[in-house]
Formats: sequence, structure tokens, C-alpha cells
Amino acid sequence: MQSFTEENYLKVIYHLAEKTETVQTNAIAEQIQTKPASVTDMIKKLADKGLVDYIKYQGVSLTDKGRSAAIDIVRKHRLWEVFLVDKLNFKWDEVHDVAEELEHIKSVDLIERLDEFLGFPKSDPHGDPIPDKHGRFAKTQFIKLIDLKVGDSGTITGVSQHSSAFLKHLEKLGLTLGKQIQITDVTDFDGSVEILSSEKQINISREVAKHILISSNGKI
Amino acid sequence: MQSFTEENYLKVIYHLAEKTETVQTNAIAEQIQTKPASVTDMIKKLADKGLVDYIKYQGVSLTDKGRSAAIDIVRKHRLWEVFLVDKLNFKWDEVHDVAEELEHIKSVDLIERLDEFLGFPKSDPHGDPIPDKHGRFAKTQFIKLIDLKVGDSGTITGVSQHSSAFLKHLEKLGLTLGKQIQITDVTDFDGSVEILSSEKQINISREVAKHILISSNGKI
DNA sequence: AAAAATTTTTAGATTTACCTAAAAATAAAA
DNA sequence: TTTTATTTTTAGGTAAATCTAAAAATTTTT
Ligand SMILES: [Mn+2]
Ligand SMILES: [Mn+2]
Ligand SMILES: [Mn+2]
Ligand SMILES: [Mn+2]
Repeated sequence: MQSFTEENYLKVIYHLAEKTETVQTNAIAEQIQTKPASVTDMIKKLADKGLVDYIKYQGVSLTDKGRSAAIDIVRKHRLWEVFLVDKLNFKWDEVHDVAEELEHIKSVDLIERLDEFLGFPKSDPHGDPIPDKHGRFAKTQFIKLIDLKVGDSGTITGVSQHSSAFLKHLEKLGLTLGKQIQITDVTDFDGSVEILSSEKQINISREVAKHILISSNGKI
Repeated sequence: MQSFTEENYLKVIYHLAEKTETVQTNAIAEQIQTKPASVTDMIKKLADKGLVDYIKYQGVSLTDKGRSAAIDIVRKHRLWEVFLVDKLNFKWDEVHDVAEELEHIKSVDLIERLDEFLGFPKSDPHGDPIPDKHGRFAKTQFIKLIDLKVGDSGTITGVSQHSSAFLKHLEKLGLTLGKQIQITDVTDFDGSVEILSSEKQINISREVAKHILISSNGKI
């Protein structure tokens, strides 16, 4: 059984490991909002418990045991987010912080029943996949909107940024999950992207386009 | 903002204060499952924060601020219990431990929406009243079943013991909330009570009868 | 390949919530 | 009203998770 704090470390390492094989001390420190010295201490502890592989100065990676624990926390986080949005009418930009607390509630029974109550959802309000009770989930094939070419079209199926500011902005533009979009132009001047969505022309910055995930249906 | 641990102390002091005006160090220690020395430490801290009134060796009592914080936790605890029973199909004997964790989730918005989602329930699965968002609730007038006389009848509206063993036992006897009962006899030998419930004669021990709360409708 | 910059680790403290053992205060019994 | 028992507090310490400052290792730049 892991402590609240250990669970947060495991989850952060898990997410960082999606980008780089081996995870750096400083990167963890930034995510956890703590100092690198504290991270080193905790890494040693996690290594002693067999949750991470660790070589001094070489970074850290999850063991199978550690990954499985991390996925379990991610599962809880995303199920609670679905609960908050589907049942309690929270907006998709309001759920992250509360889920951050709820994910640490310790009860296998609770999460199984919650899963059932929600109808075994496959993805959370941000389009992220929800692992099943065995930790299995389909690795979804996303393309960043920024990487599409003029003429390409697809459906918004995820976001890679969960900040309230970003999500509220998308909401205002009408760019929510499931929306069909087509790239109509890319501005030479600032690289901003013109898209057609719900029969309206919208201009979004490169920064925004980077964090919108599309399941492409190729050119039309 | 109180810590997880401080909240547990406040809640325990609140419940103990229902029996005695001023609460003893040892009583708190027993409830929290800790040592009296640790309780003294925490009491000092709570006193410094203005949450309890404390005179050395004379016991402790909640200030208005402390009571209001305690009631807020009780509200959360009971709302989560309703959620677990009504929505996730937990039994009334299975919810206490999980609610013990959920009650510490910090989000005013969450609990207001949960309250609404549950239809603003007035009592929890054990018949205990749920304070509203201002901390107000009706002090219900209960009589212990053990205090009824032969011929008296009433409705089971609460229990004063939340252990799984006790609640499972009641369930098996069919003595659940809302059930109508009548006292038919009190055994001379062991003081056990004969009651009529759902057209069946049931014998319950004094110990059980002590913890069943009745809203009496007098003699029939 | 040496110098400079960056990253990571160690050393030594701090805070929170505990603990044990012993002392002090209060309550109960003789 | 002493003596005894119980309750409560103090004193001194531990473990978890954090910190700052300084040392060590690694990486990047010149
Ligand atoms: Mn978390
Ligand atoms: Mn999410
Ligand atoms: Mn609790
Ligand atoms: Mn209850």
C-alpha cells in the first residue's frame, strides 16, 4: 500500500515516461511542485519498495509493479472525472483538482462500483482512455491538430493540456470533444490555423493547435 | 483550513460532546486509536487555532468555530454514505470506512452538487440527520428500544452503533430503518426483548435493544 | 580536452503526527 | 485525610516528507 505522496510520484513518473524512456529528477520536481533534493529522497524510497528502477544520476523508470500502481491511480482519477462531469454537472475545466484528491481514496470495491455506475466509460472528459480493472486500455492513435495539412479533416478526440484556462478557451470557440473540423488555411505570418467547425471559420493560435488531438479521417 | 488529522480530532470531539459537556483526553485517544500523550499535543494545537477551549487537566470542548468545522465534516460523511448506498448499492454496514476517507475531500462546490444530486437527503443510511450547508439540522427525538415497555410500538429510525457486525445482524433479523415494531415481552431471565415485526416474533438481546433507536407512537 | 553550465545528490534542518517513559495533577478508596 | 489508582501532561525521540546550501557528477560549450 502506497502513501498519498508516493502515489503522486508514481503517477507523475508514469506521465513523464510517455515522453522520455527514463525520467529526470528535475522534471519530477517541477510536476510535483517540490525541490529536486526531495525528489531524490523519494526516488530512493520508491526504489527500495521495488516500484522504480533507479541508477544514480541516470534517471528513473517504473518497474512493472510501479507502472501497475500508477495505472490504477490514473484509472481512479479518470473515473472520478467522468463522475463529476456526467453526474454532478461539472464542466470539463473544473474537475481536475477535485479528481486529484479523489484518486487517492483507497477502496477497490468503491472504484469497481463507480465504474459500473458510470456504465464502464472508455474515456474521460478530456478524451483520455480509462484503464479497465486489469489496467488494460487501448492506446489511442492521436494526431496533433498542428500537424494536419490544409484540406485535412477529422474529429476532436482529446486535449493534451488540462488547464482550466485552455479548456475554457476551447469551450468558448465551440471546440469540444466529438466536434468535426477541417483545416482551411495556415497563416504565413504567425502560423495560426484557420479551421472550419460547425459551419464556422475559426482562427486558433499555434499554441492552441498543439494541444488539440484529432482522430483524422484524412483528406476529403 | 484543517489537516486530515485535525478534522478527525474535531469530529471525534464533536461526537463525544454529545454525551458529556467536556471531553476527556483518554476518550479521544480511544476513538482516534492513538495514545493520550498524542491527544494532548493535538489539543494544544487545536486550542492555538481557536477550534477548542482547553484547560489543562479539565478536558476540552469545541468553540463555535470548531463545532462548525466538525458539523461540516459530519455533513460530508453522511452525504457520502447516502451516495454509496443509494447510487453505488453498498449495504449500510459497508459504507462507514470509505466515508471516513471521502469526508476529507476539500471542495465546497463538490459537496453542494453531491447534495443536490442525492436530492438533498435529510438523513443518512443509519438514520442520522444530515446538516444542511449552513450546519443546521433537526435534533431528532429518539427513544432506545430497550427503554420501551411491553405493548409499546414504534418505528425503527436509527441505530447508535455502526459496526458492520451489528448492522449485518439487524439486517438478518429484518430490523432495518422504517420497520414497524411492537414490544410483546421482556424475558425475566436475561432481559432479552420479544418484539413483533413484519408479523414475525423476534427475540433480541439487551445489548442489541440498547442500540436500536425508535420514534415511538406510544401504546396501540 | 578543458572550462562552464546544468543536473543531481548529500548533509544537515524543519514540521507534523506520532511514540514511550516518567512526572504531575486529579479522583477514588481506605 | 492519607493512601492508592487513574488521568493527564511533559520530556525527549522517531519517521515521513519537506527544505536550503554545498558538493559531486554529468552534459554542453568553447
Ligand atoms: Mn494526486
Ligand atoms: Mn482527465
Ligand atoms: Mn475521517
Ligand atoms: Mn452514518
